[in-house]
Amino acid sequence: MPRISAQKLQDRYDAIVQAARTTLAAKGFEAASISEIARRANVSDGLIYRYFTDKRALLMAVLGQFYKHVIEDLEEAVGREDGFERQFRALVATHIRVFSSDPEICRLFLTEVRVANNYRDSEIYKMNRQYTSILVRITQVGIDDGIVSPDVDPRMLRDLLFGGIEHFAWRHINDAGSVDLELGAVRIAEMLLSGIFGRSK
Amino acid sequence: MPRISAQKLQDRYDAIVQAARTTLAAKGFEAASISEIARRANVSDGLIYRYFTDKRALLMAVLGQFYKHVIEDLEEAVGREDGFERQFRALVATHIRVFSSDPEICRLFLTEVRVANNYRDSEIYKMNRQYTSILVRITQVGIDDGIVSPDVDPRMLRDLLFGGIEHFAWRHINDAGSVDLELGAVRIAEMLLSGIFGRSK
Amino acid sequence: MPRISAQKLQDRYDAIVQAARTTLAAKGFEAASISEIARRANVSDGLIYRYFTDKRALLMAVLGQFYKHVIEDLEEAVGREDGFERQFRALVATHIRVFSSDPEICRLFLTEVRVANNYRDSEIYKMNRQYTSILVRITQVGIDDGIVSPDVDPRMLRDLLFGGIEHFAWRHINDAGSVDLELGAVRIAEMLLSGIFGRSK
Amino acid sequence: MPRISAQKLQDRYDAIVQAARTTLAAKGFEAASISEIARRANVSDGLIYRYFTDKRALLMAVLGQFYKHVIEDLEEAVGREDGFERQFRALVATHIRVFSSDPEICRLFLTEVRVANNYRDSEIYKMNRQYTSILVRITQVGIDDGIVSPDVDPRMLRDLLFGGIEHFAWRHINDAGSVDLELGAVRIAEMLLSGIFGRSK
DNA sequence: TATGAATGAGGATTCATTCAT
DNA sequence: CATGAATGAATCCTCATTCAT
Repeated sequence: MPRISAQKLQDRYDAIVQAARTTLAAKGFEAASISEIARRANVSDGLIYRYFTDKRALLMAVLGQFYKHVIEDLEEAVGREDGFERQFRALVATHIRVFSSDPEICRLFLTEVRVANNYRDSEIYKMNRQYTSILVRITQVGIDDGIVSPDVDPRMLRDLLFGGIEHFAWRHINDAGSVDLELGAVRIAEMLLSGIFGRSK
Repeated sequence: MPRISAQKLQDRYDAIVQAARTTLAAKGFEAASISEIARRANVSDGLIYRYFTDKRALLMAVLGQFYKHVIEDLEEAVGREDGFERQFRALVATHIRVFSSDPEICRLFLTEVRVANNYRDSEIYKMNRQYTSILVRITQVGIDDGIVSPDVDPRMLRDLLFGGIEHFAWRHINDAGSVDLELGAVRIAEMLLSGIFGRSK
Repeated sequence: MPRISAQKLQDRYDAIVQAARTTLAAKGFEAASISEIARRANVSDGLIYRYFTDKRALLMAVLGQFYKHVIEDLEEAVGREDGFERQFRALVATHIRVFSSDPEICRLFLTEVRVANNYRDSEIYKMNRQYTSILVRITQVGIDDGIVSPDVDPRMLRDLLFGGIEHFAWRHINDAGSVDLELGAVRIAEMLLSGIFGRSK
Repeated sequence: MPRISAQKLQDRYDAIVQAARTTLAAKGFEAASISEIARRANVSDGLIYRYFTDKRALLMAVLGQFYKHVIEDLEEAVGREDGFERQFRALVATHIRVFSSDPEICRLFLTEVRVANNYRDSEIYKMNRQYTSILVRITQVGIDDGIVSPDVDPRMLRDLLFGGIEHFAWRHINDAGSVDLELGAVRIAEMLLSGIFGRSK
């Protein structure tokens, strides 16, 4: 039986993850130091290692928490809609919002994790798959329902959509708001739905 | 008056950039050391600082040289074709080839440069714009010629294409060849040209 | 009044010493951690500090227990024999056995204790003296009985014997059995009894 | 071609080894810090790693330098004498002097090196063998000349002598001079030459 | 009495960069 | 011009020990 309450334990954990999130987002993985994270969490350096084996484990916890939330959000946003097109548009809009509101966390994923050699074996990989598979799923239903062209490869669509939004959102982040997210969502959806040649009438 | 000839100066410069490229590609920015680069270039550590202000400048030079080549290649590949669709397909295929044949250099750009705060002010940013603007240009011509739907936003198409290929190629790199590049190029082009709903006939 | 019985107290103490012995023997003083010892003793880290002032005291307790046993063994082995030569041979054989069967504990003594500045004031020093004085005692009796040469300095003999066996046994430990202990005991005894020039007849 | 003279290079090297020797002798391997050694050598921490790969390599250099000297000294002392007995006595006296005048270095060897798992593969092992083999050599000659009893095992004699002197010298060190080294040398030699039963007449 | 959460000092090593030669 | 010797800051992690509960 632990000598401190489960509540306190959880609070500590949360404080550390929160401090790590802030610090990692601001400085990146290499530049962020354990000492700074500890200071921000009002905790000693050593205590961090009672909650996490590693600096890297801390990064993973931050990303895991993030993905947990966004997976829920995306599932919910898509679940609220009916029919492929409405679901697809909802997904595009939601993902753009996610990416744009937490660009630093997304950056951590892209630059520190996705790129690691053992990424494919990581928990984060699974969560990323889970997240992106929502699109694959609704697309497959769309194909089965005859709404989506049978020529569409769902995984290719996934690459185009998430990769495309990444680039688009990055522009938004760097231009500091000069790009309209709502409008961007509509246009990206339109672009992918209708194609370069425009929609058949 | 210079003590060594301009030729020798240029050769040194090239040797350093070449050594840096090899080393950075193999180890990444952090892990690559100036000493190793110097050794590979048959030059002393100190001399590198006569040619480049710091390690980061070396990275930029490597990427600049890389972009110089791929811009030429892409211009040429697109210039060889007539009409939007043929040019577009050529662009997709060429870009996928570039990304896949030099994944480590692309990774350096993605993880170390694009993400930096001062990226927008850098020379590399301009070269990246130059590279991607080729697509914007042919798309605009396509719109003017009535081939491309007027609803298409060329910059959005740019994001979707380059972001999408990045994600797609990344899968290829990590899966070590399980994805067919040639086929991928055709499919991505098809997907973007016709859209999710399929092409109008 | 104590809250737990004296018996329980003793059991705890023994469990901790036993756990410490195992752990210290396996890892050495520096590398052995209090946490591991506590875990092995089924006791909390903190409790160890109720029984021992610090890590070093734990080491001393382990060695003290060890010496208590080997002193008894050596006394008994020597006590079983009559006459200097038989007693001497018994002592040599027994000591070699002790050293060889618990090399890790002996190593702890040699590397961590004997070498410490305050060794001469320690309890372990006294026990070591007690242990080695058995030889001094029988030698003195041998001199008094006219069996041992009056030129022999018992303390010098003690150094030669225990120091010599230490080196010999160390070879045995490192060579992992390539040296025959029984035979070694006979030879060392012979060597010391007869000297380099050989025994007078 | 180095930019600093070979002399300066050598001086630096010597200064570092000397500082390491002093520091390691005073504090032992674990407790001695690179920073302290660097400070004592008037050198930056980092420079030490241009001369030595490792903290351990530094220890080895210190011991190597020590052994180099004492091997020479012992060879010379023994070489000055004729006949087994005189050589043997010279060896005992010289070794006692070595051990007693540099007890801390000897301690480093005994506690930090001899005990390491890879000791048998180390340079120091070879030097130790070289040092102790001097005794084995003269003993073998003594046997061949019929002066030393053919029952004597030179390696066993080596263990008894060096192990014995180690214990004896240790007493001397701790008793701070209460033991007479010269007299000790004579007695140890006598003890080993004549044996416990005394010399044959 | 017993726990185990919390502390925080401590240290080897790397490497970009400088500057005396 | 060129060298490479020298710097020294910067950091993750461990673990003996304490003390609130």
